[in-house]
This record gives sequence, structure tokens and C-alpha cells, in this order.
Amino acid sequence: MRKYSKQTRILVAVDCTIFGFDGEHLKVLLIKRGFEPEKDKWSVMGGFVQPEETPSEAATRVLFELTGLENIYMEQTEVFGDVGRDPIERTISIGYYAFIDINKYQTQISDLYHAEWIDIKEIPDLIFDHTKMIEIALEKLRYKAALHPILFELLPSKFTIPQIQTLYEKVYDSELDKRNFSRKLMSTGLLIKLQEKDKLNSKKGAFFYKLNEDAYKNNFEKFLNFIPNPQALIQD
Amino acid sequence: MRKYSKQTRILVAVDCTIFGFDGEHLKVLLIKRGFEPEKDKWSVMGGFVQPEETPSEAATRVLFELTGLENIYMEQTEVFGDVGRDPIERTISIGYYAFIDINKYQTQISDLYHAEWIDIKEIPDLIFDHTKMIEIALEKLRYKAALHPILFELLPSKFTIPQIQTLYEKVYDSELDKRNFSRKLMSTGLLIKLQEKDKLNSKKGAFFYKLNEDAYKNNFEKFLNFIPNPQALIQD
DNA sequence: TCAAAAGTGTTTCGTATACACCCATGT
DNA sequence: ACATGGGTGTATACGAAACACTTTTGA
Repeated sequence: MRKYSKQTRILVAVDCTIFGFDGEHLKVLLIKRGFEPEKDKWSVMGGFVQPEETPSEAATRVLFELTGLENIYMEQTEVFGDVGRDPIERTISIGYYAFIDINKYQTQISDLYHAEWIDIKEIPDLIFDHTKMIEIALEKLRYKAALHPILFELLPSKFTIPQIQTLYEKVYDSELDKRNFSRKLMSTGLLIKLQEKDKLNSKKGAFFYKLNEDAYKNNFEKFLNFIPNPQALIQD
Repeated sequence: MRKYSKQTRILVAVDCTIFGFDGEHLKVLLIKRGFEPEKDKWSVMGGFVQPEETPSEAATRVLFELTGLENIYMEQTEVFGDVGRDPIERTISIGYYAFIDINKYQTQISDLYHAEWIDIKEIPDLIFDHTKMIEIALEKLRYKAALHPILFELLPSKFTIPQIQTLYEKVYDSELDKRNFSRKLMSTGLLIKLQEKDKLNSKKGAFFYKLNEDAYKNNFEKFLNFIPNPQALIQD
């Protein structure tokens, strides 16, 4: 059968915003663009969708090529389709986002690639509409994390309660009561207390916990409600 | 500056799922496709993105061309990008959805176009992946309506409490307690009671209400929580 | 011994839910 | 007079939020 001969084909790209947490700051992975236009300017991980791959496959491939990261689950944010967003040629970009434990991939990324973790509070000027892309991705992250326990993805396999609290505080840019926070966290049944303590961040030391993987999978749909008035944080 | 000469351009389409409510049933607007492939099969409102328009503009234009509907606010659902989803030629489609008051546009649509309102419970076989598109759109509608008072968009300017309740029951496919429902609804301060009654659906008659437009705009972000356990309805 | 962070309990309040009867009216 | 759908109130339980002191230990 014939093609849709009268229609115009358009470049389609994917752009991936990767969030990471180092125990202290919420960061995003940025890269120095290696080609024109705007060569050497910062951007999120992006590339074109190829003829034989789905956008989601493209996102996975692009992330791997630019950072070496594999097996990272990404979700769509939204489509960025302004006609002039790329000055060279019209490109419609599909946004993706993901969140990972920084330390798990730290060496790998910084040794072999030019990607860097940048504090969410200190994002430099980015190419095109990438600033907006990160904003939208953060909004989706907040939305999702208000409803599901996804922020564990950002933590190492062993973590402390104060670390999780700091993470939530950074993501929502607000302070939380540690007594209420810890009670809610425990009531989820998602955590298993370990004997070991983290003595790096305090003299007394904080107990490490690990995720109860089974409970995590089964309770993923559970509303955590860690954030007072989550609706106030949701803008779309 | 040069184009991205080595890249492949791809057809980009938009597909719009329009929800409507006639006071009794939740429906979607479907159309008989006027061209091959799958001519005369049902589909949602779709068309290709043109070189000088954004996807959102394309959605607005396509909806207008196919149904005459104007000034309808649409939101993105997600991108449908499987390589073989359109057998003629690869096409990446951006999903949109909207909700409108059926009666407001009933005549206009049925007289001039081939679009028809079909009960959500009686969707026929659709072309390509359009069944999936409607599923995703319904999921987004539920998600959104659990957090924001958007379902008023589906109602006429004058409506009764039992009508709204029926609407919520259809959207969430579940039954609600009318005492609790009406109390919550009133507590939002979004409704203004009118003197007039709707005598069509009962002997006693139900009072009409209208939306307090100012309150609606200001409280749009307010979590309504009409639906018990909204998280159980949220799957993505 | 003191500074710094970890850890823990109780009370209060608001909101979600469950539940049953009377009202108005057209036939 | 009765059948049909509309409209209202109360009691209970649960979860969210506010709030302060003790513990541990390295310096």
C-alpha cells in the first residue's frame, strides 16, 4: 500500500532527565553537547529516534551511549514540539525522566563520559528548551513520589532514615517533622532495620535500613502521603 | 547552518480522545475514518502534524476539521510510538484528551460531520492502537479528576447534584454514597444553588446549581478526594 | 562536658465513612 | 395512596499534625 505521500516527515528526538541523590543534594545528569548548534553547551541526554526503534528504546539507547547507564527505568514526561525550538531544523522531542542512586554509577560516568551531576539548585544555562524539560521532569517526579514510594530508587541499597528524610526535603524543597516522617515511613512496612550504623554523618550514628523488596513491589500503588498537601505541589 | 543530514524524519500525528457526558452515560467521540488504510473503520480524531504548527495546534485543528469543535482545552496523554502501529508507514502519534458537555455541541457535530458519541462501555473495534489510546486517556481522566474538579467541564452550565454524582460514578465505574458525596461537593464552595428545579428526572425535582466560576479558578488545585482510595485507580 | 544528630510518644483535631429516615410530587 | 427519586444529620474511627525531651558519642 502507498505511503502518506502528501505529508511532511519531522525529526523526532528523545531527551532524558536523570535525577540522582548523593545523600545530601538532589542533582541532575547533564552533558556537554558534542555537536553544533550550541556545541559545548550543557544539555540533558538527548538523541534522535531511529527508524526501527520506539521512542522508549531510543531513550534507553541514548542514555547508554552518553553515559554507559543500563537497565534504567524511564517514564515519559511530555512532548516538546514548538516549531522553532531547535534552530537548525524542526525537531519534536519526547521527554523522559528517571532517578538513580548516584554512588552506584559515579565512577563509571565520570571516568568514561563527559556527563556530570549538577545540583538542581545550580543548573547552568542549557540549550533549547532543556531548562523547561527539567522543570517538567521535576514536577512529574514530585507528582509521582507523592503517590508512590519511588524515591527509594534514588538511594543506595543501605540507607538511613535521616537520609531518606533529607531526600524528601530536597525533592519537595520543604522541611518535614522527623517524628511524623519516621512514623509514617515505618508504618509502610517497606523497611528492614539492619544492625549496622552509619557513623559518617553523626557521632551517635544512624541505623542503616534496607528495602523490603517484596513489600515494595506489592505496595507500590499505596499512597504514602508523606507530603502535607501534595496537591499544592502539583501544577499541571 | 546545515540540517541534521544523517537523520531520518518520521511522520508525526496527533490523536484526540474526546469524552462527553449526556447526563446518563460517559461517552467518547469517534469518527469513521475517511481514507485508507482501514477506511470506514472507527477511530478517535486524528491527523498529521504540519510543518508550521505545534502538536497542540495540530490537535486543535484536527478536532475542528473533523467535528467543528472549537475552544476545547486538551491535554497530552502520552506518545504512541511502536514501529509498526500504522501498517502504511511509520507514524509516531501524540495522544490528547479533552472533556466536554455533549449537549452543548450535539447538533453541530451530528449534522455536519460523521463523528458520533459512543458509550464508553460499547466501544467498537478501532483502528491501530486506538483502543489503547482511549484506555490511557480514561486513566488520565481518572487521575486528573481525582485531584482536580475537572469533571464540571463535562456538565452543562446548569446541573443537579444527582447528575454530578452519576457522572463521577460513570467515570470511576463505582457507586458513591449520596449523603457523603453531596456534603463533600458542597464543602468545596464551588456551587451556587439556583431557584429552578430539574423536573425531568424525578417527580420531586432536583435543584439546579451553577459553577461559581471565580471559586473554580481559584480552587482548581484543591484536592477533592471524592473517590475513596484514588490511588487504587491510578496505574501508571 | 558539651555539642550535634538520632530516636521516640502522646494528644488533639479534622475528615472519611457508615448509616436511615423524611420530603415533594406526579400518577 | 403510593411509588419514585431528592434531600438531609449524626456518631464513630482513623489518620494527620503539632509538639519536647532523652540518648549516644566524638571532640
